[in-house]
Amino acid sequence: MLSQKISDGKPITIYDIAKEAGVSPATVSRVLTNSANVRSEKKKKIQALIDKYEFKPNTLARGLADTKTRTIGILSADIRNPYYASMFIACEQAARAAGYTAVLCNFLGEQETEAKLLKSLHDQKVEAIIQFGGRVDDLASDEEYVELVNRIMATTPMVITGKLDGTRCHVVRIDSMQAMDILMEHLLALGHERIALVGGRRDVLSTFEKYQRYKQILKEHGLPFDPQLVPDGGSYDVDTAYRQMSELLEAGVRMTAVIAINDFSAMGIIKCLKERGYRIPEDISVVSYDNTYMTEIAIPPLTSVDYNYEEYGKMLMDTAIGLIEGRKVSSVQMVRPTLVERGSSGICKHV
Amino acid sequence: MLSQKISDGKPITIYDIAKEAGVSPATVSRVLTNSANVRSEKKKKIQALIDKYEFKPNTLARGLADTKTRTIGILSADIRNPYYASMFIACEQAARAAGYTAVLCNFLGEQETEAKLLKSLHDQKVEAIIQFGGRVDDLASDEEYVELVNRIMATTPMVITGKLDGTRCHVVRIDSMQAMDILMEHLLALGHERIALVGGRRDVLSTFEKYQRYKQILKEHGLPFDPQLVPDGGSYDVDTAYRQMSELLEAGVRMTAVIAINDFSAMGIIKCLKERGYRIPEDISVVSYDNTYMTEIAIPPLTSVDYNYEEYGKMLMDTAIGLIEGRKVSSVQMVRPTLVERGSSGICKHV
DNA sequence: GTGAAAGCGCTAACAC
DNA sequence: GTGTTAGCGCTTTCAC
Repeated sequence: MLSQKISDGKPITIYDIAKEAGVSPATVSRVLTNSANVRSEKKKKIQALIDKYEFKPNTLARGLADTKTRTIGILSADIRNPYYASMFIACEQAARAAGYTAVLCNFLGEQETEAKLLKSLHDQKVEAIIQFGGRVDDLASDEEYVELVNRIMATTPMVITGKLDGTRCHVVRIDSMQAMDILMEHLLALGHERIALVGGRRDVLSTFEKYQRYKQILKEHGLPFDPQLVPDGGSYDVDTAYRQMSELLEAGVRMTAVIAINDFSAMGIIKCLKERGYRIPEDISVVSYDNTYMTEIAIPPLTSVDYNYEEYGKMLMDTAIGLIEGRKVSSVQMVRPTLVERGSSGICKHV
Repeated sequence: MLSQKISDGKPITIYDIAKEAGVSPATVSRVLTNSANVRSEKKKKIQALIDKYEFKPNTLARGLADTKTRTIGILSADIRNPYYASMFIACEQAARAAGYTAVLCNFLGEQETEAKLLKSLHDQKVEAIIQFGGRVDDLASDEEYVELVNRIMATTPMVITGKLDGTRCHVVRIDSMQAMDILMEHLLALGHERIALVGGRRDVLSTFEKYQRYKQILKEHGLPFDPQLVPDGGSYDVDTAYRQMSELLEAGVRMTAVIAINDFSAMGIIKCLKERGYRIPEDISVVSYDNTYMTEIAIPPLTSVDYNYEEYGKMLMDTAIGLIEGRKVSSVQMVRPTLVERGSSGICKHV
C-alpha cells in the first residue's frame, strides 16, 4: 500500500489526522514526537490513523518549526574512491537505522569547493557534519579552514577522520601506527629486512604516522634505515606508484618487499614489477592498506590491511548522532586495523 | 568572510534585510527569486545587503512556502560500484551548476528498500527523481513497482537509465546495441570468429540487448552462433565471471576472444585465463564494457567501451531539471558509446 | 492531559 | 512597482 500523500492530490496533514481522531493537532504532534503524555486511549486511536494513512509528517515544516532536520551532512573528497564509497554506504545505513538522513557532498579535491560545501551544508541546517578526506587529513591544519570550522561548530558538531588542530572536532580515525605495526610484523616474520614504502605524501597525517612508525620499528629491530627505500611526495593513485617504483628499480635500490600506501598504489607497483619480470611474491612481496575489492582483482591477490568499513562508518555516524542528541561521546576514537593475508606476500628468499 | 548566519546567534532573515533596506520583506523576496520587477535603485541596495551579510534564504522555509526544494533525489543501486559512483559525481556537478542539490540514496539491491527509499524521496519533496540500477534496468518491468512509480509521477518527474513499461518515465540510456556493434566490429576486424560473451543476466535490459545484437551480427557476417559461447544467468562481479570462464574452458569450448559484460567480469576472466597459462591477447583477446579505472589496472590494460560518464550524468540531470522547469525534453535519449582500445585485444592468431 | 495560538522564514496572491 | 496579508505544516509554550 502506498501512503495517502501520494495517491491524493493534497497530502494529508496533521490536521486531517486530528480532525478524524477528534483531537487537536497539538495532540497528534505529541504522539508523533513522543514529547508528552497522551491518554493511551487517544494515543492508540491517533496511532491507528497514522498507520492507516501511512502518514509522514512533512520534514520541511518540522524543520522550520523546531529547527531539527534530522539530516547529517557528509563532506567527502571523492566518492569514486572505493575507500570513501564504502565509508559513505556504512554511514548512510547507520543514519537510516537511527532515523536520520545522510546528505553527501563531494568536493573533488578542490579546496575552494570544500569550504563552500561545508558552508552550504551548514546553511541547509544539517544537524551534524562528518568529513572524510581533504583538509581534515592534513598533517598541518589549514588556518583559514580551522577558522571556518570553528564558526560552524558554534552551532553544528563535526566529526572527522583525521585531525584539525585548534578545533574541537570529534575524531574517529584509523590507528595508523598499529596499521604499520601489523604490516611490518608480517613482513619481518617472513624474513624481509629491506622493505620499501611507496606512495602517498607525508604531509598527510596518516602517511606521516606510518612513515614515523616504519622508522621506529626498524630501529627497534636493529635494522638500518635506508632513505632510498622511502620516496616521498607521491600520490595515492596507480600511476604515481608505478612511476615511483620504476625509479627505485632503475636506481638499483635493492628490496625484498614493498609496502604500498593503498591498494591503488599497490596495483601500480605490481604492474611495474611484472613488466620487469619480477615474480610476486617469490622475488618481491607486495602488501598494502585499505583492503578494497582491488585486492581480489590483483594477481596474485593482495595482502592488505582492512579497516572494517561498516564499523568505521557506523562509529562515525553514531558519534555524530550522539553529539546531536547530547550524549557523552569520547572525542577521539580509534578504528582497529586487521591484516588480511593473501598471495602477494611470502617468505623472503633473497637475502 | 563568513556569513552572518554563522557568526551570530540568530541567523539573519529576509525581515532583517528588509528593515535595513527600508522595504518590505516581499520586495526582498522578489529580488531573491527574481520573480518580479523591482526598481533598480532598491534592487541594488537590497542586493548589497544580501552580499554584505552573505544572506542565504532558509531552504526549509522556502520549501514550505512554495513547495520548491530545489532538490533532486538520486536512487542508486550501490555507489560502491565505480560505474554508479562516476554517474553520481557527474549528476552532483550538473545539479550544483544549476543551483540544485542532489540527494543520494542507495538501496543495495534490496527491492524492499528500493521502494521504501523511492517513497521517502517523494515524501522529502524532491522535485525530481533519477534512478539508476535496480528495477528500472530489468527487461520485464515489475508491476508493483510500476504502480508505485506512476503514483509518484503524478507529482514528481522521474528519469531512469533503463525502462519501466507502463510508466511515462523519461529515459536516458546507453545504446547497448551500438555498444555491441563497436566491440564486435573491433574483434571481427582483428580476425576473431569464435567470440564468447561472459557475465551478466539476460533478464537485465542492457544485457539482453547486447545478447540479441551479438547473435544478429554473427548472422550478418555469415558466422555460426554457438550457444556454448554465451552462458547466461551470471552476475556482474569478478567471481561469477571467473567461474563461468573456468567452466567454459573446462568444457573444452574453443574461442579466440571474449567479451565481458563489464570490467569486473573482465577482471575475473583475465584471472582465470592467466591461471591456466593463456596469454592475453596472444592466445585470447579480452574486451569489456564500462571503461572504469580497472581497465588501467589490468595487465594488460583492458580494451573497453566508454560511456562518457560526465556527459551521461549531465544528460540525466539536465533532463530532470528540464522536466522540473517545464521545458520540453525528449522522452528517450541515447548515450553514444565509444571504444577505448588498449592492450587486451589483438589480432587473432589461432584460426 | 489537552487545546488554542503563536511562530519558524519564506513566497504569492491581492490590493494599492 | 511595492506593501499587506495569508498561509505552507509542524512544534511548542501557555493556559486551562
